[in-house]
Amino acid sequence: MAQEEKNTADSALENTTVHFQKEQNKITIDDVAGALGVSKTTVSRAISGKGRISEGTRQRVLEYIKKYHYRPNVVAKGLANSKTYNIGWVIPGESSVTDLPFFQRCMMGVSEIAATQDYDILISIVFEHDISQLKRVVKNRKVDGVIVGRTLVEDKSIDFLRESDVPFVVIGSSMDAEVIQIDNDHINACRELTSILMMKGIKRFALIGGDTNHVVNQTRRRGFEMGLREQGVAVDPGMVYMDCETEKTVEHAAEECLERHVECIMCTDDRICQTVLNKFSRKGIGIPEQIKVASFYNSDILENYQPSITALQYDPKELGVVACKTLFDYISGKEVQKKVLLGYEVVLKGSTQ
Amino acid sequence: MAQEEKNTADSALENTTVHFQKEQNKITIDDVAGALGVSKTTVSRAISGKGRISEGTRQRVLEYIKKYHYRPNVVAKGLANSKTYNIGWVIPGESSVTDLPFFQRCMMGVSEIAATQDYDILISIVFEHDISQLKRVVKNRKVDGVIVGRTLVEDKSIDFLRESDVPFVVIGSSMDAEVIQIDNDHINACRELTSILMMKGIKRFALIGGDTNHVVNQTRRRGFEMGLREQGVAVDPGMVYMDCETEKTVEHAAEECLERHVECIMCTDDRICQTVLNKFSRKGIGIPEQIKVASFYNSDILENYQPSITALQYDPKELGVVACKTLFDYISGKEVQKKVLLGYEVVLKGSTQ
DNA sequence: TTGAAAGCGCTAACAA
DNA sequence: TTGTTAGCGCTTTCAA
Repeated sequence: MAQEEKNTADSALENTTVHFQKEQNKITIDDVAGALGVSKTTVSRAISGKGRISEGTRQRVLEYIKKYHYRPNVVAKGLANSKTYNIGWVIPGESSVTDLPFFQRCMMGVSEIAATQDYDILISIVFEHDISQLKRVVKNRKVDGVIVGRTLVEDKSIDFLRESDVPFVVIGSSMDAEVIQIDNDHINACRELTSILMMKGIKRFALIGGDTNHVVNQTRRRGFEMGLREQGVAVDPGMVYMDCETEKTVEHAAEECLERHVECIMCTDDRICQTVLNKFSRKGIGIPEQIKVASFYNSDILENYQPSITALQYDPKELGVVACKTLFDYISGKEVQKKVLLGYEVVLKGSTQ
Repeated sequence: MAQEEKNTADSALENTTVHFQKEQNKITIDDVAGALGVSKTTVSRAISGKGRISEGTRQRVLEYIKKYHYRPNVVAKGLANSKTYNIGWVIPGESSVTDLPFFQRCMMGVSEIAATQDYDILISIVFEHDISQLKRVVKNRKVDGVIVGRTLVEDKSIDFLRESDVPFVVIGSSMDAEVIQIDNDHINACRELTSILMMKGIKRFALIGGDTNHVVNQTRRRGFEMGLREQGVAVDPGMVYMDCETEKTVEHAAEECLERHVECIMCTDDRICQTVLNKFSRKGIGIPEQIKVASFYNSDILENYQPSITALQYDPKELGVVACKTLFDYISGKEVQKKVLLGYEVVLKGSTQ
């Protein structure tokens, strides 16, 4: 059923080839200086605004530049003042994680802020046990700073970055107190949601959680347990299913919850929640009548369910914005907070009614 | 329900600040040359392998380099030979599109190939009517070439790139015959799937399609219509719903299909298909008994449905791989094919049984 | 086989 | 206010 090529309307094109020849007519600062009969220092000053320069020549230079579309070569500029005008953006390569819109959204925020400083974003895709791309970028000095998109309990990226001399911030929380962290206030978010549901009369909770090597899953678990204790309920470790990374383990946990007459299942993220919901839907288990379900992370994966799902809502883009601003501040030598926590929203919906 | 900060176990960190001080002890080619009592030309030759050099000195240099962890400064190298060692990766910023795993997967492929040449990926996020990020990157000469992740019928990115002198390739098809294109063979894929279903006895088809400004949607439509004609059925324009960009329009189209006793709905992509499926599920319409559904694009959005969904399967990562290889070939002056079409797989499942 | 020197395109002391 | 000059760290021609 597969094929490589076939006759189509485009087949004409498929048989055509092209090749590229460089034709560089790029104009340099020397050209501008020469044409205007000034030194390149003057041109440089007119553009950067640094150093004194008469308004007259400044205008002359600026006009010429605009007319002949001169753009300084950023790489040369960078070489002269030891900057790359790039910041590194580190994202996980495991497809289960990459597919989540979260990182794209974060990146939008990063990119938006970076652009305001004429900075660009350089990608490094890392795996739990292979951070070679990140190493290359940093060792090649291609970036002035790095933003790490997620944190692990044992995080090779962070270990590596700490040893190198690039400034960096992480999105997420790190056990490592030396690291600058931007995160949502997961712990309070989870605590609050749990607490609220308890105040509505729900008593028997279970938690189905993902990979405990992800810091965020640990945090969410802690928040959940805080919520229980806050309402005077002791945590039953048997009701906490962590490291449910496959559909099977999640479904198995869901099954058990059912048997054990759990009233409400809290899911560490939307993926897990989706799996739980699908499982119940297939088994014909009614939500919220037979069992209630809530998620500690919302996304449009959960969008289309009936009933709609109670969940915590965050703003990934804002995370990127703050991370990037913080990084810039840090790079420029300003004092920055070691840990910034962003808000959240508790959205109560039908699934816990 | 939202908040900015609160007392948590981390509150200690939240009140701590840090600041960064540069400490550059980077070793340069001059240092290496000096230490070894040779010229930097020699060091350069030892590393690059270009030019003659005695095996002895070559080894000496290499050893020293390894011992003291010398890495050439890629930016300086780039300045000297007019390369940036970056390629631009252009993706749409509209969230409905960004959220799709497609671009992430493509990028994985691009990144994998780029790394083999010591190249990195620079991101440009563009919108249908705002390609300023792309312009900046190109005008700032931050990249040696560009890969565009999707094509529009009226594509500002392509228009801009054509006018500039950067080599570029697009993933997807372009009306513009001058553009180097890497795409899946959508037209044959759609033709084949339609054809196969017809051979199974299905007669009344409808197509629900997305934004016609996306080239791929046009292509899929053409493939669909080819399939019909191939089996001797005339295309009923009334059965083709294009530009269904919102849930509402999709659902409306689905409704109509029902009323008009369509036997099988073909969806241009997985999003649309999802909407159709949810609609029918809510209305209690049985698939495939009451109506059949198939999708021209598969992804895990469709993963969890009962029954499983007949769809076309592609390999986005491969698209990235081929695009990046092609770009490198093109940059280095090799002849490249103007249009490369990659394969597909027809996956028949329960939804069309 | 090796090195001196010019140059990639820009910035920034220091002078004038 | 403007220009001279010396880099930034590397490559590459040309000579030795």
